[in-house]
Amino acid sequence: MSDKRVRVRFAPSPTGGLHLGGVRTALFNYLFAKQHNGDFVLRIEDTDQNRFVEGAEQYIIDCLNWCGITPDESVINPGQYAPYRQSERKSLYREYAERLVMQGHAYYAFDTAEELDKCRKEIPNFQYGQVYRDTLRNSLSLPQQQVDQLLADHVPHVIRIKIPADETVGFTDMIRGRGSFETNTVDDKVLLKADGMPTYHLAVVVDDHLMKISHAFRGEEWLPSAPVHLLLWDYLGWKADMPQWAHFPLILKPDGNGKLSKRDGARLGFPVFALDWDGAAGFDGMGFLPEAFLNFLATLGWNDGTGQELFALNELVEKFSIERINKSGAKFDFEKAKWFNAEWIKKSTADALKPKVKAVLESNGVKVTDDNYLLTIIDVIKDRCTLLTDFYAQSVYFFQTPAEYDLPAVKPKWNDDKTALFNEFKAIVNNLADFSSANLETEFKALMEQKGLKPGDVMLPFRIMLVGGK
RNA sequence: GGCCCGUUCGUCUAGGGGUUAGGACAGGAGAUUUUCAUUCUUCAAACAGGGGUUCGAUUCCCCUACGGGCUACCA
Repeated sequence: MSDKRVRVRFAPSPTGGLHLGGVRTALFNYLFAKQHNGDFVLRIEDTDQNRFVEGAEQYIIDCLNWCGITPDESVINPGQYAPYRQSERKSLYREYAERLVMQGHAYYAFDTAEELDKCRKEIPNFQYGQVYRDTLRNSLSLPQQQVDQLLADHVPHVIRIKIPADETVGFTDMIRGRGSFETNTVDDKVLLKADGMPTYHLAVVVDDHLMKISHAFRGEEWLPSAPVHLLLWDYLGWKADMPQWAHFPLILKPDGNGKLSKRDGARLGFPVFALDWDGAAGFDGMGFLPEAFLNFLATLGWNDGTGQELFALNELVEKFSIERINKSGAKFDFEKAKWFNAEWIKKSTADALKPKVKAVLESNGVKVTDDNYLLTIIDVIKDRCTLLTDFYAQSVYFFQTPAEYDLPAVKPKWNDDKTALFNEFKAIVNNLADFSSANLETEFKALMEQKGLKPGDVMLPFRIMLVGGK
């Protein structure tokens, strides 16, 4: 394993937007690959045609690009192991499934969905396995000649793995250490569906082998099916090349319990997707920097042990380690995510921020004509912005004439007294011919004096200071 | 129900047989700032419970409780 080239894959299903957990899984895979000068492969697991969602595949690719963790091999950038879409690899899988049947490690099953539903309903703790398989309709329980007839008649059937009795399947997880399962508690999973498509279980093993994957990382929800995969690697004769495993902890809902789902965003008012999806704002649309988004995701379940929290992508590549990933699930905290963004905005140069800020301003109807002026403004206000979208409220008056000021609208915390005073000042300013900052300041002070107020009670609009310094 | 995984402040976490159990976010209180924000100081806040092992356990082992995941011809 030490001399083996590191190859990892991120293998999502195109069933909708790519959410937080998916992006984090992709990120960890990417970091591990880059750290070992290996390959990061994107494989599309679209074996369930019922759940296929138009545009989801492109969305996944766009998300990874936005994050800056572009795959080395994918459907749009195929390497030598193409195709990278499982639906296009359909013909490959049957051969392996048949081979398992031939070897006695799998069998044909003719039970209908209705029959199985009935079993599950009537028999407590029913599982399609060694206890009940002989009572069901499959090539193990039926006479050979009847099986041949059913097959010849093209009666719909699936191929199931035959889980052995009384064995212990052990394996090592890079995060959790040694683990094991008793085969008596594992059921005969379907390997090949009636439509000829493989299930995840068969496809993941065949493809990881064919694509020479050295390390298989995935979410913790896959831990219970690990024994099926382990057995498959063994039965297919590839045990020596089996990848090393790691199961990442889940990202949980911020309130209550359970793993974070795509619906939680709408319910709780924060994004769960990287980019906008299906009308819901993603982290991008919400005003997050990809650097901050990745930084937040990386430290949700991982740390380098030093207390450092801010990491750039190249730093993560250098310091990341699978072993330091936590074992327990972590609740998603939007407040902390925003803090990371504020820190990254502060860290970023005005130059780097410029295009993004410009886009925010323009989408709010502010035309930016002088880029240098914009750069100056960004430097002045970036410390006070948490989200990119804050740049509008924080800078809008720099782009307006005093007559257009409507400070209370963008400064909701102003109280009525300040608003009244401000409007009065605005009225005075509107009658001025000279908008120079010196003149504005003079007028402002005069008004304050007339009101019997100290200068500290209200400050001059920010614009005056900036223009004054320009 | 069965199987599997997990359990340190509200949240993310560090630590690890002997520590005042550390940091960050959020929260409280102050200071600075011509409002706000930033910045700074400061306060409050945790080892799920019970048994072992040990001179000593939050740390190692077991049990319980709790949480989560899986239990589809979905991934």
